[in-house]
Amino acid sequence: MITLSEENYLKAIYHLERQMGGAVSTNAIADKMETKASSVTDMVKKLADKDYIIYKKYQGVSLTAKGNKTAANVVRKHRLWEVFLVEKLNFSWDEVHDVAEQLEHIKSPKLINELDVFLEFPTHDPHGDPIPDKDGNISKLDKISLSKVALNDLCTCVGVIDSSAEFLKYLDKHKIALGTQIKVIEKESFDESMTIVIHNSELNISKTVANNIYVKTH
Amino acid sequence: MITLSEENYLKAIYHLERQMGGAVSTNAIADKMETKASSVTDMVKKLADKDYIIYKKYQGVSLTAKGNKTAANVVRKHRLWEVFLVEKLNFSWDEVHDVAEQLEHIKSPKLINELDVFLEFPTHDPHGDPIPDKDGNISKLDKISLSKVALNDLCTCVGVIDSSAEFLKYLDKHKIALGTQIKVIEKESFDESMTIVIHNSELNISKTVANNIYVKTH
DNA sequence: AATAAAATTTAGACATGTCTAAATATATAT
DNA sequence: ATATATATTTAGACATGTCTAAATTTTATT
Repeated sequence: MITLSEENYLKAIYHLERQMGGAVSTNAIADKMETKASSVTDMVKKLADKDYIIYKKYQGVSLTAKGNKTAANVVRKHRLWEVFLVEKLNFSWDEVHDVAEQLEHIKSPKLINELDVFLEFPTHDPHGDPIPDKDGNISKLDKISLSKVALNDLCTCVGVIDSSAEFLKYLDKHKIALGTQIKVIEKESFDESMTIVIHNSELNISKTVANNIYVKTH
Repeated sequence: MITLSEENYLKAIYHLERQMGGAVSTNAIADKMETKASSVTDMVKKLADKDYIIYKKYQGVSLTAKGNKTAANVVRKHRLWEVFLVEKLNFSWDEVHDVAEQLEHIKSPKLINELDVFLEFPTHDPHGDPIPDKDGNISKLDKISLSKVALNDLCTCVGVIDSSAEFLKYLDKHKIALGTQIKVIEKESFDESMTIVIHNSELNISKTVANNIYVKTH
């Protein structure tokens, strides 16, 4: 039986592994978990004993297949609950995190399957983060609206929805074209505008603009 | 901040207090919680320190106003989640308990308010148990269908829905009349039939019969 | 390559919630 | 009213997950 604390550590390692790449350091985990490095060392030993991670002293950790699946499942639950909260219970997308953080630990395969059905199989959470499937796979290949891209994710412009002259002129003026790399560095809750980085310079774009740009995430 | 364990103890005491009446003994709590009496003593001291209960050595415990409200709120959450699981996620009424047992500990006033709205303010859970309101009050006074009465609850027949001659003849044959005391002692999951005690003898009645009898709980 | 700085681990402690076994208090029976 | 049985509490132990402070290893600097 996995504990709540173990699940939280696995989730943190999961996020760090795809954010960094390569082995995840003790300090990186301690930062993310807002705890002390010594506590991380203790927990990391337990997780290695249970075959969730590979741990070599002083060399950081990486998830095993089992660990990855377990972590992805926690993330899946977190994001499905976020969709539920926003779509059914009138939460705004910046209010959901703390509650989803609790709900993600509820253990019941039937619950999460049925929730998935009830929500009609959403692919992304309200922040634009993709929802892993039952096996922990996430669809990285579909094009999505720029407005659905998660904070700090890098993506590439692959199309537009509004193809009016005005809109394309706007894109041209700001040097956004097919193939342009875009990184989302800030999202405003009150008007859903976002700050992006293109060609190493920052640009603030409105919700409308973001809605009309298609991207692929990396 | 109240812990998960403290909430579970308060809930157990809450149920025992209305099941028995008067102070609740250490052993009764230990039985219900499936733990040892010594563990109960330890916890009971903590709950008394935090003003959730009144505890006198060797004399059992009783909930304070604060403890009652806190416990009733846990029960409220448990029962609202049960309604959600049955009505929205295709759970049957005998599958919901373990999951609701986890969901009842999620902390978010907004969540439970919105869930209440979403479910359109249900008054009873799928087992027929009443749902306490925000202040911990439960409506004991409404008439409900016998099929909604909780296991081991005592109630009084106050009316019928189907008033056909056949049905009334059936009731007459089994000596069920207005004012008859009925205790539900068993509920079958597969056909929703139930066993009741009337005039000190047992009787098994079908779902249809139970649906058509109105009762008041005590 | 030696040394300083940073990262990581170990050792020992603490809080929570649990347990067993022993001690003590209450209830029951004669 | 005294002995016996039952209920309850205490004392001491343990597991989990955390912490601080000290020791150790790795990395960076000169």
